[in-house]
Amino acid sequence: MSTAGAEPPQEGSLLLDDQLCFALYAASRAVTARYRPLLDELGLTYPQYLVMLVLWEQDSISVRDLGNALQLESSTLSPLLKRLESNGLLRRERRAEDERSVALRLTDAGARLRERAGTVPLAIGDAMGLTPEQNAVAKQLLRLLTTNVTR
Amino acid sequence: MSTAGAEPPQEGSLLLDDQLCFALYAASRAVTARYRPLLDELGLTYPQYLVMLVLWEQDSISVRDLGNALQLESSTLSPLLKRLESNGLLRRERRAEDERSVALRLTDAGARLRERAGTVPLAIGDAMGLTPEQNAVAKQLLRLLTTNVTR
DNA sequence: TGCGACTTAGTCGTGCACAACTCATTAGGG
DNA sequence: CCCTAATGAGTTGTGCACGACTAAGTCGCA
Repeated sequence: MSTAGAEPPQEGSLLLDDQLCFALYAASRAVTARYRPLLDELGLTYPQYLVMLVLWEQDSISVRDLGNALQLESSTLSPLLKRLESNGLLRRERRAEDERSVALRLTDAGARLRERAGTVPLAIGDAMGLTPEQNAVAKQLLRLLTTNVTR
Repeated sequence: MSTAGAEPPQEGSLLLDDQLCFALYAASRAVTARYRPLLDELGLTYPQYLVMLVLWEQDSISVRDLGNALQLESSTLSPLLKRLESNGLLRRERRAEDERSVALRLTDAGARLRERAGTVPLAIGDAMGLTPEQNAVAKQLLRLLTTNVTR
């Protein structure tokens, strides 16, 4: 048996389980799946939740700045924002000072949703089951990875 | 300024940048984007590449076992496998011993593609720019996270 | 001051991802 | 043996994600 389990992972391996990329991809989907039942109660999908996080932090942001914050294209955001608008959580209005730009503003319902969302981060943090140190290391490594890879 | 930059991240915060989940989501998309030009040359998408990794490792696998390996539903895999089949990389054939099960077998073209894919993991590993130790820690934390969250 | 380059949102087409469901097949208990 | 439950693959509908493109608006400079 030339490929016994005790061998160290190879840098250039084609084995699925040696690949950080797969661990990353699987973890991302698993976390999103864990969010799903919680966000269903708020009537949000996971990307919609991320948009609301940004808006709760900084209301009246442009589509462009939102895209920069989330690293998403306008072709992803435009339909998503339309759905949030038709669900009554935000309004989109062209800026008077630059008609190219669209300002996103929370409605009252959108602002109120923040209260109900308050328990979500703790519930997810709990489900992740990492120590604060592990959490910090993971976040730091993922950010390093992201900046390296988008360089 | 009550929320200056020097404060530690809060466990239950609703700030986007405090959330491990967003770092994970952004990193996953960034890595996939980094793969894209390399995989374009092979005529594969990223999920298709993952399927090929599994098949190169273990030919004649069932859709069910492939789904277990990648943690994907048949509703995701069925159309994806159809595309790989119509691109001539694999064949799908019902198993004689259990007509419910479909065996996936590489074609010659599918097997040959492995040679051309050989450089991909090293190129990505290089782009990720993590030390072997950081890579190992990241992989370990992501797996822990995945098992915790899917528990 | 006019016009070409750039910016900003948006549309369209393709391909995941997943819930809910269907349909064929198999297994297992009476 | 039957017949009911379970299993395996697939279909359908919704919502991302992104490349390629479009259209409207702004800017800068000849």
